[in-house]
Amino acid sequence: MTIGLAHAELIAVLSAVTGDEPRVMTVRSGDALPSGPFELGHRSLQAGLREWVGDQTGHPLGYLEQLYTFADRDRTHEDAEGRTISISYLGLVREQAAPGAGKPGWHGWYEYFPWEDHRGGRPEILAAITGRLQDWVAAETARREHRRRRVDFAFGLDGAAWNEDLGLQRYELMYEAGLVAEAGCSPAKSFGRSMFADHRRILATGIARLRAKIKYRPVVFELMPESFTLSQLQRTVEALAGLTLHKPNFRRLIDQQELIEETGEATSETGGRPAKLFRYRHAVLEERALSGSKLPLSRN
Amino acid sequence: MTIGLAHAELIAVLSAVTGDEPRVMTVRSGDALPSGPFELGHRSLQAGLREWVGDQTGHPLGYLEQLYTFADRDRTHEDAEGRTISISYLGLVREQAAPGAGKPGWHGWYEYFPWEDHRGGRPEILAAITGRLQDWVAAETARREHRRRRVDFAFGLDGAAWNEDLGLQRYELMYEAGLVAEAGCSPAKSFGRSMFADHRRILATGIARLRAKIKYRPVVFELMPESFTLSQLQRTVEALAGLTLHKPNFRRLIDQQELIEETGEATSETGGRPAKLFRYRHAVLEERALSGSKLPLSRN
DNA sequence: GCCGGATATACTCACTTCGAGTATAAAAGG
DNA sequence: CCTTTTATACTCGAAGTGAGTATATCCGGC
Repeated sequence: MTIGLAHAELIAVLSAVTGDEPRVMTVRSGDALPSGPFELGHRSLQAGLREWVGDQTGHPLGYLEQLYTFADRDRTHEDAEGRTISISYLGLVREQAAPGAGKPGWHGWYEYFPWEDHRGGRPEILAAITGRLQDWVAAETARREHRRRRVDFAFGLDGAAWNEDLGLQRYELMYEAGLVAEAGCSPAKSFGRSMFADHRRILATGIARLRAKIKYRPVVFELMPESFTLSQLQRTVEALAGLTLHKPNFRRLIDQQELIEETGEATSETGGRPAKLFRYRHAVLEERALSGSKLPLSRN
Repeated sequence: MTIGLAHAELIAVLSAVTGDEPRVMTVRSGDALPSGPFELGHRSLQAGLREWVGDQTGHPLGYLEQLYTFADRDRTHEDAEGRTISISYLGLVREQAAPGAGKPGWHGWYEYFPWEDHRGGRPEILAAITGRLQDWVAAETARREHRRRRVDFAFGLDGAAWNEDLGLQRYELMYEAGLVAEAGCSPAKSFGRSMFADHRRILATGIARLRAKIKYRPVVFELMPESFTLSQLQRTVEALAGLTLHKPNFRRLIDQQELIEETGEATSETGGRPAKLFRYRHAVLEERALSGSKLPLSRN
């Protein structure tokens, strides 16, 4: 009995935010996520990836978290013998000063998912997408209502609000409905830039995870420079979430968490009243899971 | 170059709640979690595990979710050639009627983590644990404050409240401090029942994930019978969280989510006023992520 | 048949949080 | 000096949350 021998591969979703644009590190001029074999010498998966990223890119890797492990049959690689297991990670990189618009290897998230950026209102492309999805719903007979609910929920239709966390569900629905090139549809009828194999799905997984996480863990600061203004911080969160936020309330939220402190300096780069500079209070670091219970505790 | 050839193994944390006790399926009379090789024939990891569990146990598997993939060097198996990659899953099983107290294979969570059950107040064993942890903090010189903060936060000391979600962090701290048998300390000085290899850590991962998830996703219902009373539901949540909840507020929480509906029947099993029976509204199923934003949106 | 114990269910109230809007301050440029 | 632009500060009502109290309905004993 041949038991579970397989190739192990690491895939990284490395993200940074430059100015207002969330970006991901790619190879093959934007067609694939960086990946490599899991070498035997490494102490752990985490350590292996960290080391490997340090070598490949100049950037030091701040935050690193495991995303998901894929091993579907259709992912079999070159050789028939054995299957490939892909272990994906999400990493956050602090983009130092140099935005480098044309930096090779870094591509904007929303090239791949143009329907996910709602900062300028609901993107026009969504009308076309949901139109095609309606056809797909109508094409089903047996479980049509179930399908309709899934679409309405994921895309904020029929009274439901747009939920930025559902990027993965949206991509998977579009895949099922044959609206993306990876599903085999013609490039002319597909939406967003496609990627090699299932890399775009892995990217969607990473984006969704990060969007969910910034709400209850102070991970945004892994993307910020040493000192920053509140507006910069807000624009970074907005870039990740693909949404615009209410300024006064954002500021209230931030300072009641006591995650940052003033540096004492100010900057007048943006033309207008100079903004105070802040820094992250490293004292809180890993600890502190914001808020919490949500369960109605009793006093015992 | 030998690239990433490894053994692949699936490990399952299968949980159920019988009465007031959360349980996990084990093998080797409670010393290990069920696991098996990842066979090549399966369509995907998920499908492979689901099929395998169906064969091994009679129970159908309701909910299934990937937990984490481990591949640390110290996990190397029998043969030196190649490393073992363990992909762990969390599965929820609906315990049908028969509680079977002495059911072989099912053990209570709190045998392994006696300090995690706070339903009867703060467990006495915690005093001993935190005492030993204080020694461990004192033994550090360079980063003593960091260590102290980690301990205080994880165990709810020095003003911090007990947070049921931090079970994994607590176990890892105890491992670091050498308070569990798996870390090589003498059985006399260790806390809780130990398991084979890193299985107890995987169990802690599953418990922590489930405790966090019941707060924002209706997964509890995967553990409930077809119809149930509100008290039963509350006791199940309490068993998982290891906490007692405020009854009136729990009921308010439940019915404002509109996740359940009355069956029309009632039961008078518990002696007292008969309780109405409810059933889960399957209409909402996968959809609906409870609540959501937490980010201060603007009206655009 | 009535009463206390036990459990289920319903309602109230103060306090905090949250969405939304308005007002003031400090720079730059014509 | 006045307008534009961005930063910062304050207010208010609606909704949500923690905590406690009141009423309903069964069981068993007297």
